[in-house]
Amino acid sequence: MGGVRTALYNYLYAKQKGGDFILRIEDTDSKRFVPGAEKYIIESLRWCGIFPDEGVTEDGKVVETASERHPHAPYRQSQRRGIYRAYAEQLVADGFAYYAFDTAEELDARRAEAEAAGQTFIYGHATRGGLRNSLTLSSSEVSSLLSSRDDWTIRFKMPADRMVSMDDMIRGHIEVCTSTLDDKVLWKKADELPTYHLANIVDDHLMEITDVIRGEEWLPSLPLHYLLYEAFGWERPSFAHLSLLLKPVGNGKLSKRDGDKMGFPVFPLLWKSPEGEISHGYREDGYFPEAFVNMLALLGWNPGTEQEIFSLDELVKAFSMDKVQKAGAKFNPDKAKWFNKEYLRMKSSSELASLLVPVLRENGVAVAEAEGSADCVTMDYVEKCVEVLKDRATFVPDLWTAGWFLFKAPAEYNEKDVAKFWKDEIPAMAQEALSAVCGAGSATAGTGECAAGAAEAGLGMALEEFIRGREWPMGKVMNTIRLALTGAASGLGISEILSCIGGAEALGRFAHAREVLG
RNA sequence: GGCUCCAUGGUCAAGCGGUUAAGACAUCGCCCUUUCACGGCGGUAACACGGGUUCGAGUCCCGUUGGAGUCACCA
Repeated sequence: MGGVRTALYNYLYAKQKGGDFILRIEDTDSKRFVPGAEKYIIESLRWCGIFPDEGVTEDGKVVETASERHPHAPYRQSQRRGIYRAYAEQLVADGFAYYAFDTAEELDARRAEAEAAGQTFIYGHATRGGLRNSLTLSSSEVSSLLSSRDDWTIRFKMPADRMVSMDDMIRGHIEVCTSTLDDKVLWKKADELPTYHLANIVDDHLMEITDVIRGEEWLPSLPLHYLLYEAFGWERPSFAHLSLLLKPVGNGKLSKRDGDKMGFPVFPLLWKSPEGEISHGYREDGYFPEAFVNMLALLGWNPGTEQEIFSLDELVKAFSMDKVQKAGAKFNPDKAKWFNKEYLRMKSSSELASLLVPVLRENGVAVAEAEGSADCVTMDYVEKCVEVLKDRATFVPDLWTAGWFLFKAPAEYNEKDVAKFWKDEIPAMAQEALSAVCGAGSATAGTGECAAGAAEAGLGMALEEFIRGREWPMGKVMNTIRLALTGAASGLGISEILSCIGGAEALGRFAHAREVLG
């Protein structure tokens, strides 16, 4: 979710300024490679309606070579590995970086040592003089180590005591002193790849990036990035650091576990990790992409007006960086559901009907596009049903839950629900009506026709009794009829049910009776 | 712990020196409805604390507290 939000803000900002939104894959850590992750990212963006102008793929195909639309290809850093070393070495030559030969084990030992002493080990101006690097070793030693070993790195030589003055589009002016910063690894010989810091700056320069909008977790390394641009003598882009999404309850940032625990997705799409672990996705959980995007856009940004429902195009127009919140936003699953409900209600009945069809089929209801037959409902019928059901649903499958009996005759009814209306005893007629409907269901269950037929039978019986004996209060008649129709207490009223199943004539009689009897 | 960022109801948030401190979600009540919703009306609920500056501070400054991020040959 957080990643999608960051991408969304980038997209909105780029589109608003008439710029391009570029998708680059920063996969410089071979150890962390996750099969399927790149495809997942692209699919997620596509689902959200976010299409990169330039980047790693086009129409599902990987962009390997430069073209007019993709002038900076390739867009995977793993495919660009050849270009970074020269930049790192240029930094060494210019005195902004140096070769380091300390092994991972040696550094781990130093860290453990420092920790034992209650301190933190920093590979920086205070310690680099006592470590094995091109600053402490003779040049002959350095060149021999360079050729004999394959685990050296190139580190940035962080100034000892310099105030770095930075600007952030969201936070304004920020100042940090370099004295507490460390000498970050920029390039590693072991896999001939740069780290994020170098690759990011080099590629942003090469790809003519003008604006960088990223998560707050990058704020601590902004001084390094500033210094890197300065060392290269390049013009730097504008930066905006977004605050993070926080967990709904308790402290800390939103994590995968929170979703599992509290029953909401944290991933845009269902995600199956290589280990086989499955995480829920908004798409599979029934959210509309427009609702998801709308909800995300308003988590940490507001338009300054009372408008809450925005299409992607409207967001592009309304977005502004100075309305982005500085503080982290606690994610609220209830609000996410509310957005989806709003979007569901905005959809036309015909669109919802088509979306409901797969659910109907899953539940054994046959749907015919045009003409219905004895054991088939028509789209027209589905649409009519959706019309009365849509106010009761948050997700498409809720339509089925709220009105399944419009498609399938009930096989039984709930005694408790009946008892709610008949405290003493259930009159014979009511019981008869109920069994008639439920019994009818067992014979030819699964068709809309059947449900409609049974409903009218039940309605007829109840109506007859009502008119003849005048013994039942109106409300009880209504509720009994509804029970007869739905098999259990349902939200739908008689007239709503009849508007679907087409008991127009019966409804007419009922209305007439009501009039006659006052 | 060091460094950096942040701070208005339970949550998202408006406010950018003078307001009865909006609105939405959630919650509660009433109305509509002999059901469930939808809808309508209303309620509970906030400027973290302490100092300044100012005629006047939620708004500006400092401190305290609290929260967040980060301190890898990860991004």
